[in-house]
Amino acid sequence: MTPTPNADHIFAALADATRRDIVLRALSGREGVAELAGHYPMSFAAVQKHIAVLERAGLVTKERTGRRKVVLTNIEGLSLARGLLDQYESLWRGRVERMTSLITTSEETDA
Amino acid sequence: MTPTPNADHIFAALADATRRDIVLRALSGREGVAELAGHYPMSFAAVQKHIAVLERAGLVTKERTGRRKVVLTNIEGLSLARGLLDQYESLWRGRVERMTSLITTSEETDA
DNA sequence: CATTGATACAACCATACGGTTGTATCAATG
DNA sequence: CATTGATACAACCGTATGGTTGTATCAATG
Repeated sequence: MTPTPNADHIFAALADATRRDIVLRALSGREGVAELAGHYPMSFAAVQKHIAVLERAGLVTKERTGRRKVVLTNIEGLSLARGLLDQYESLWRGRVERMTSLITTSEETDA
Repeated sequence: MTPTPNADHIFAALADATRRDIVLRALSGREGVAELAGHYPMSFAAVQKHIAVLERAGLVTKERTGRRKVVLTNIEGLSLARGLLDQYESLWRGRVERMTSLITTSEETDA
């Protein structure tokens, strides 16, 4: 088992256009590593590495089908990343409310 | 103006725990670079660099206040990232629906 | 069981990244 | 206008990352 996918891994994995595209293509769960590699102007091994990064981040999994290994997107990984950003946004809303009330009551009561 | 914040920059910026924490702290918009730097076990310059990465990604901005520069989170950057992940999820839902109907109608009509 | 198709892995290279220290700039102030 | 506080920037270092090529493994098949 890879070292527990965390926010670092997830965001880092999504920070590359090729990998984001792989995630999209793997939504269909129909293409193997070789088919995926065919879509990009780089070596087979390079695409393998990208897929490995996505695996460590928990964004895709591989499933053996005959001699091929089909790559499929793990929606829970995506949800996790979205959830993190949701938290940020809700925190932000809370702050804004608090700041607004501060402004409307005392203008600048900073310590 | 920095080279147009894109998905690569945004996700890469969020792929570091220190930077995510800076984003959270900068939600208040009360701390300058030095105050922020005080929170982390690294040099002032290192924190400056992290803030620069967040700036390039469009996640924070700096605003001069006297001799200090206050760092504040740009919620639109966060929304952009969340929107990207939303797109992924909706695409996924679409695929699932299509696959489901395929399975229920013809089992395997791949091209 | 030798061959072939598909994937995995290792070694290597260039460049980017996260950290450091040191110096320079810029704005307020005595 | 010299000084001080706060930020910026440059040079450097070790390691991670994205790419390459080459070799090894593993599963199906004649």
